[in-house]
Amino acid sequence: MDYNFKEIEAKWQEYWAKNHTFKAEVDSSRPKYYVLDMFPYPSGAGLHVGHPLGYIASDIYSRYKRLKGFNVLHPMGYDAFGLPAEQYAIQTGHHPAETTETNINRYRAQMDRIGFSYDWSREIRTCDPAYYKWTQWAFLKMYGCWYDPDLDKARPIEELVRRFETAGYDGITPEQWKAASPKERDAILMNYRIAYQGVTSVNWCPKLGTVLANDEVKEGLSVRGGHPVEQKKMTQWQLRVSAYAQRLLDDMESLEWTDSLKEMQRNWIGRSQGAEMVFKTYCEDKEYDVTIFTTRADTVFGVTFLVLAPESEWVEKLTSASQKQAVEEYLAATKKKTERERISQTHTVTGVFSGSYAVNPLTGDKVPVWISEYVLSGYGTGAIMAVPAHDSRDWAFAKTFDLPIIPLIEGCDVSNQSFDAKEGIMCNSGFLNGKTVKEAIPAAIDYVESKGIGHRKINYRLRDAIFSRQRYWGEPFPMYFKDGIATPLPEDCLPLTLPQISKYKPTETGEPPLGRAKDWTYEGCPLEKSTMPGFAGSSAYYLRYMDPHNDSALVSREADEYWRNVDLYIGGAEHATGHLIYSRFWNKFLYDLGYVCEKEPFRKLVNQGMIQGRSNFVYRIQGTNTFVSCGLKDQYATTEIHVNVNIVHNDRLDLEAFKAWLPEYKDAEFILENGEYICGWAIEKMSKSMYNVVNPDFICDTYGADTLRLYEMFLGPIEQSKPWDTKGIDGVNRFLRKVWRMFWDRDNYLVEDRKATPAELKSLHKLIGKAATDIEAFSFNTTVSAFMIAANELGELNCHCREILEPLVIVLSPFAPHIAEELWASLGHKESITYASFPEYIEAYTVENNVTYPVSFNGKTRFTVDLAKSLTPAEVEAAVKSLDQTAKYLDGKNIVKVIVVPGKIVNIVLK
RNA sequence: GCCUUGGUGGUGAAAUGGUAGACACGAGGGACUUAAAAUCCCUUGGCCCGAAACGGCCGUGCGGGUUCGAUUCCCGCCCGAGGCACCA
Repeated sequence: MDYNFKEIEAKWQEYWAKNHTFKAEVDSSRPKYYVLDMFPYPSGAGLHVGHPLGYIASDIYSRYKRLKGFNVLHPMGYDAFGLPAEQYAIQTGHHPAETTETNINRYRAQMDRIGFSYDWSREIRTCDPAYYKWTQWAFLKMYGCWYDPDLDKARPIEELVRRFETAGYDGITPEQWKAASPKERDAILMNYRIAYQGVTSVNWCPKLGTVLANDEVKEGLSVRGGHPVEQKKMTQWQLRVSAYAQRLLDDMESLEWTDSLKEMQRNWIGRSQGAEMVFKTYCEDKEYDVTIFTTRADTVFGVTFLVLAPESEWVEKLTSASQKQAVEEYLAATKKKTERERISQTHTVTGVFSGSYAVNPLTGDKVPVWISEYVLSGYGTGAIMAVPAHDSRDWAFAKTFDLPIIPLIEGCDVSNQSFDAKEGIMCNSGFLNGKTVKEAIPAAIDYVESKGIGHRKINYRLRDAIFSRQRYWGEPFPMYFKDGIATPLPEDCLPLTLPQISKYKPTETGEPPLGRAKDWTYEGCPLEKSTMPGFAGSSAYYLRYMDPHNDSALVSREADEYWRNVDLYIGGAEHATGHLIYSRFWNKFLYDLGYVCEKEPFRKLVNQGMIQGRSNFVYRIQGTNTFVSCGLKDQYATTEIHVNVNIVHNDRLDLEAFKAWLPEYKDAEFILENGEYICGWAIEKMSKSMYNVVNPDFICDTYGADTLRLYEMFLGPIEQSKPWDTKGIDGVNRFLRKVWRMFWDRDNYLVEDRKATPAELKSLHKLIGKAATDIEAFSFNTTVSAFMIAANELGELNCHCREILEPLVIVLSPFAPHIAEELWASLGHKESITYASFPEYIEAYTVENNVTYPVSFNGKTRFTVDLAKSLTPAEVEAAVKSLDQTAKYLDGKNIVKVIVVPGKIVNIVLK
């Protein structure tokens, strides 16, 4: 009987679905294990071979854990709100829900073909009202809470109100609170709520017509679509993520994440320790206190000017009449620049003098106050003290505008560049002279604190998350505006479902698309018209999987206390500063309120690498319809054009297929080399627009899902990015057929009931041992190698022994589940192999040929000699004695292992 | 510029202080076959000596170091990938 993968795979996929083989239930008699994939956004292009890489790895691990006796939760769903479906809707008028539904069905069909062990009864979609009810619910909770710095956690806002009413808090007295109007009170509370509305400078993308979060912008362009982004002041809903900065930093310690990913989060959070200091500042005859932040309090003696961010609120107050025009011109010019322009012009120094002067609190010197865009309004206080001798940016500014530079460290030369290093001995610095920089920093802060002109301060780069999007296809905010005050919807009105609208574009008056909805009101008051961003729905989805059909809670206490958090999370590293921060924040907030029992959502995280595409190019001679082969292209002026990789074989273009590919190439002519058209190539991201997408369905058709699974694992370490390349896929396919032939030849079932031989047991147990350690270590490529070695050895031994084949099939089943099920059934088992147990590794079988033999040397040192093959003990002893030169480095306590190959001693191992 | 990674045959890669290149692809040779497919066997890092060898030398980006022994640890360079980027 032949290995008919098509029949086998269809049969077992149907069996698993029909028997709910992978359904998980709370079961306190067994230990739980929660394996999660980052759920996909169902795009129109369908799955390509890169997507399943992580899914296959997590599936292998899930199946392995089941065999090890764990109750495994392994769910899947869809991150279904998002821009592409909405853009498509704007162009075609199709409702985004329809496109999303179509795409999801395609994704599901593709995933089913690969044989994943998901519990589909727990599927969730972020765009499903029954799901986003809980996204809205969490938002209401955040709106109803503030961050109490004393308890260091989120608490109901009523507690803050009580403080205002009784003892007063944060500079607001009970009298002031009582005197405040409802609107004023609302404004005060907005400064404390975890979810709050406020005016900030936001990343505005005019092309997309919406605001973007910091992690949705790269190099001044939107991550989705690559459109320019500019800064704009707007009233937006925001989440006070910054309140959790320190906890997000501290709790990372306990996580099993890669160092690089932790480092990325640390940089994003950007903790920096320093001091805030007050400079008395005079504008004409008025006096102001300007607070600055610095990490180099030791350099106050070198301050020769202050700088304000253009957006700083000090700018207006500190601009003198004589400088007013110059400042206004500068502000206007700055405002006009897009984010991208500001970034690309990082090294051109711009600025304007404000006309006012500050007094250095330590020296009493009068220094000018400048305005420059190199100071950011969103960080620290939006104002800095400039020490050009010891900060490169201040130095460049001082050089450009000819401001004085005072060196503060003995022997440093600041004529050509600043001296930024935090080392050396202080000079020109009054009471700090003679101290090292490391001593001077705390000494300076102590002094400033004692004088009451400054204090220690920790700043974070992490900003609050902008939570409003001027889009249609997202979760509506459960908020309405009563007398102009943002008011939460009662909880029992959730979910607030998306209304139908006629067009998906923003309205003519510039309102978000929801402005088109009829009757978008609650009790006659207007509802919020913006919607939530993409990360809203993905922030707590791992909790919902634990209890996906619960209508009365996000997750029941019982389910939460059993499943707790994700043991293994697999996904791309591109979410380091987005989803993985927001999710941790969201989880901590729910933890503070007692809704979840774990501080962190994802215990262990593995970042799978990207599978890149290998693109092919043709070269069109400019202005013609003639294409020249790659080797000759330098002789012409050509344009490089992506060509569909499916009509190119080994970089040779199929000319007929090319002409038939697109109408514009129907009459194409070619200049060949050696009778062939050779294409150029490059490794790029796999994407539809580059025509380099390889579809997993195609591999499943020609080789089968089991081969696809093994091959993707065999390509190399899971964390590594690599180009997709099918050469080599025959190797794993051959291996599967080899396993099949241990059971069947053309006509007969070969399995024998007999005792296994020592050689067979050795091969088997080598495999079991290697597979168990490698799977635990996520080294799936070496596990596949171990399978091949075992198959070769057992094939050579002509092994058809049941005692060997049964455990072998179990070990294979996480990787190639379909063939494993089929062979398992052929051995007479009635139940799915999912319910089998992973075989025990027995070391005795694998070492039986290597005798360990103790030898004494110089009467003291004990050697343990690993005897290989044919050496006699006497020969070993003789060989060891010849080691006098190395033996003198060994003392009596060390156990030494001597590795011997026939005839000579190769190496010595100290143990 | 800063942080994090990585650099090993023709290719994907093993080996985390102990015989470098497991396993696989590709390539070459052979067996079976009328033939093909399938399957199986041999060779395959480089150089040198040789009739042959279980013969010698070199070899893990480059240069040093530690060690009896380094792909692995330390120092300094070079190159690639990813992240951050006026964060005071």
